[in-house]
Amino acid sequence: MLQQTQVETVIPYYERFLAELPTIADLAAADEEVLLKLWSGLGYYSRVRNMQKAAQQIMADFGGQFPTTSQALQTLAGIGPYTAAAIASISFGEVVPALDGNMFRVFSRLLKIEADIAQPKSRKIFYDLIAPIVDPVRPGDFNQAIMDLGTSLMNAKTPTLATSPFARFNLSFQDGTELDFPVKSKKVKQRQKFYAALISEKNGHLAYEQRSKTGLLANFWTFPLLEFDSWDAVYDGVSAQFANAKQLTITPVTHIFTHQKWQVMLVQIDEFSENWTYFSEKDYDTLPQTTLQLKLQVALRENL
DNA sequence: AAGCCGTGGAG
DNA sequence: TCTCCAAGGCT
Repeated sequence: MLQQTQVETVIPYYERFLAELPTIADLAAADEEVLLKLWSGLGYYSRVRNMQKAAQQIMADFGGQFPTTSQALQTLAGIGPYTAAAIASISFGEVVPALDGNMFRVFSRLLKIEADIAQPKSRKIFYDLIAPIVDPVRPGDFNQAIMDLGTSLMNAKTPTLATSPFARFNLSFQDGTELDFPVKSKKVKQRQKFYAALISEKNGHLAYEQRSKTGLLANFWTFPLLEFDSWDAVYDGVSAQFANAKQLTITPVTHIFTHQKWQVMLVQIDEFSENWTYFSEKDYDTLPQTTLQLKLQVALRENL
């Protein structure tokens, strides 16, 4: 849950998840719908699918016993170098550095390491520098201490290095270049996408479609979505395809993903389709929902 | 290697 | 508004 997600965001999800699925066996056997419901709103949904795969791997390949070495942990789905090292050091005392964004930031500033952390090959540079200095007695505490430092005194945007216990070891602080580190090149180019969300009502039920098994928001149910090349094309396209199309929203519902910006117009139509599945509100509410779909439903209620 | 994968918060 | 980032991993 903590992959690319802040602790404060994770806590309520974590509590709920553990209350519902307290053991590895429970997780391994759960329905995907239950998993996604518990994860709804947290994002990066492949994480929960991978976590279930990992639970199934533990049951099948490790006799239900949680692996205890970073090497074995990395064979599990969704567990890469960081997560394996974090679990191994914190839970089992293995002496390995847990290289996360905080660790990169803290050490790149302390030592003025110019390596571009966006490039995978830079990881080895940090590993080789940090591995020898991990506390051999309390490796988990070492890793957590560095991560805590990285979220507090040495945070990304507003570090307070003067009061940091590491100030006198901090090369970038001493020449005022701390905000130049870490060096990170990757820039996400955001694509604009334009949609009409179709509101097709039949006997008090609304039409939905299930998204593809792979890719963005995989397997979630949403209103039928028609994609267009531009915002103008949405108006023209919808009225051309549907006789009495009625635009329900004055301004589009906007939703931003990591590298896509969606603008969605709600359109009520008279037509039905056999390709769509019609759910009552009560039934639909039992399904896992994405934040985008929640926004669309709020907009629908406000404009009906 | 570089692109993909959610969402919320901060500045 | 816009940009960047957050206890990354997979393909």
